[in-house]
Amino acid sequence: MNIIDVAREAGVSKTTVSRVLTNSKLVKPETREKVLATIEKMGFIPNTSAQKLAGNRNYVIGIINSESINDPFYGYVEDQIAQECRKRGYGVIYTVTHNENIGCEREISMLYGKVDAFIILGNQGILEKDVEKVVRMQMPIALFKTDVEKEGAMSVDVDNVQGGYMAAKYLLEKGYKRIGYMHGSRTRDFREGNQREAGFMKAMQEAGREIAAHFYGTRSYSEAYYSTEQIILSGVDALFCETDMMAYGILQGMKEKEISIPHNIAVLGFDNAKFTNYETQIKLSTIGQPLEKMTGYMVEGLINMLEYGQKYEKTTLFETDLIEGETA
Amino acid sequence: MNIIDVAREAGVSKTTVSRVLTNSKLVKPETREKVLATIEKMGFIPNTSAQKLAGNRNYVIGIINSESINDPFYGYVEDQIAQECRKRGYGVIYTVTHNENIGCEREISMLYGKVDAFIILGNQGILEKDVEKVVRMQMPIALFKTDVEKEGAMSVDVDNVQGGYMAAKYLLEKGYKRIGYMHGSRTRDFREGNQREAGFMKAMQEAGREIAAHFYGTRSYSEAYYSTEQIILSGVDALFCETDMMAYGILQGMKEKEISIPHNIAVLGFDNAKFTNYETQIKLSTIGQPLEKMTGYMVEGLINMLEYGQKYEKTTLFETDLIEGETA
DNA sequence: CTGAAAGCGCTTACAG
DNA sequence: CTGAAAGCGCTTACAG
Repeated sequence: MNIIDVAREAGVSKTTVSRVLTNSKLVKPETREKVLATIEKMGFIPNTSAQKLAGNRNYVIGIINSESINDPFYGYVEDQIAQECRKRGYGVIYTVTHNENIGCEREISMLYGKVDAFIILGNQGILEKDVEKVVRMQMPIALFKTDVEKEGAMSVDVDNVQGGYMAAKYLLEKGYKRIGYMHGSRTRDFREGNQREAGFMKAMQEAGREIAAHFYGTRSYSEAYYSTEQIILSGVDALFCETDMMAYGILQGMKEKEISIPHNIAVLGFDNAKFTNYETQIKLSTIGQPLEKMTGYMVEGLINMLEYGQKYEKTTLFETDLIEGETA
Repeated sequence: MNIIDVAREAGVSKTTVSRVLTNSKLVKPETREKVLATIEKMGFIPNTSAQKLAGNRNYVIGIINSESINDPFYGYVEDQIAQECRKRGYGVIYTVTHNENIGCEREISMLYGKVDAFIILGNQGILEKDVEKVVRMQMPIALFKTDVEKEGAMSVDVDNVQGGYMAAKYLLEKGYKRIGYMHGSRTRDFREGNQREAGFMKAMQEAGREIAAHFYGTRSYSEAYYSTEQIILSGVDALFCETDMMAYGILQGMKEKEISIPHNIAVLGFDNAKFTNYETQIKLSTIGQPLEKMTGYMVEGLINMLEYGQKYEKTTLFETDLIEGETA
């Protein structure tokens, strides 16, 4: 069933049907009514591929999630993006990458021709040449927390170095004496972690202080949880965790060992991840990312690129906020 | 940039380029190499809308999530579906509905023409006429835990009545005397809950027993959590919760009140939801849905509909499993 | 193995 | 306000 069937049924030309579909002014109200009624009766759905092909905009933004469809942090970000897009009359479709470090060519083509612009989320195996391809096809693209810089692509992230600096400053000012550090990776393949660490160390050096003990949690709740004993034995009185997920694992472990937080050990996280299931536990102190501001800026920018051909500087870094909870 | 540019650059016809793109045997190996090299060099991405329009299959399945992009249960289901699809050579793109009870027309058209088949997840405001539209367009469609029956649409769910029955049976056989029931909704707008309750009550009646106390948690962790006191005061020795989310809220509450589980109060959930953040807590006893089996059956069926025009009976109900954890 | 041509379902100047 | 016609970028019989 296509626009021609509808036209025949309604007794008009397909041009007129198309005009009705695109809300053109060039249709007499009664004609419009008649066509609309026919469409409804026949249950016709316009083929958006054909619409897009014919040169029209689709009002759809494509999101490529390089992390996991199942990640609470990016799930929240996707929600925010969808809301922002909706406000401006754009729909959103998603896809997730293979996670095999082969880039996201396949995902780009799945969406290409269907969406007006791209947003890439996260940093798992996103290749510069993928982004370049999109730029060369003249499509607006924005990168969210992705470690790729490319002329013509907008990029949004948080200033991890400044955040790490803020974290150390806070713990130092609170007067903690033996500050421990939980890394998200042992092999330094975690870019955000490296940056957070760089900022943290800078503040420590400025204060002439050293890390009392290092721990490693692979960014996971359970790995961190199982370090509880070791952390207690190390004798630290404060612990900075490169991600909230790890901080939560530790809070759980400490609770079971009946260690008073922050009295015996203070815990400071990083991310301000929204884990709704934790809402009733102790409120984590953490370095927060202004996610609403970041997604708002990004979507607005992307649509400006799309509608007005506006250009954006490659990377915009947002400042982190200190979120004072009950754990440090 | 299009197939014609590539053809010109490579010194062949666009037919040949197209054949390379579709992996046709009808191309001399050297010609194929040359074309491939040109494509790579130019950074060409075929327009999938045009491919689809020209009658080719896209090997992409569209998923419409009616619940939330941010829901751990459906997130896990989406992961499973994506894996199954991938095994069979299909990619997956997602979109989420407005949640305004106006159906999912918009979402269907965002995907229509781009995907070869649809999967609808969940039951938030999905209208029969939406499904009917897809069926009328001759596209395969599968419904997962959606309360719509439609000739031509495949539908997969768990047998909630049987699951509720199983839940009551289990608690009765364990010898609990005062069994409480936590509903997911006060207004009975929660279809699954109603079915679970029907099965539960059947088993209770067969045993000549009654519910000792009723509680209401709107399927939420925190609502359930805040009922803890009330549950303790009610004097029940076992509690069935219509969803795991509520059961987890209660476990948290009980833990804080230092109520021993299941010694003082047994807790039995329903869903077998995968909340990874809870992995280190007590293992919940629950009525499980065989999600892997369900998604496997669904994807296989959908692709059979797609590739062989096979038909499926409208609804397939899967039996629940009793998952014996540590809480009942 | 290769290419010219028709057609997929739509939109949009252009002419009236 | 309406319609005939060209064109969007591809695929696939058909002919060679």
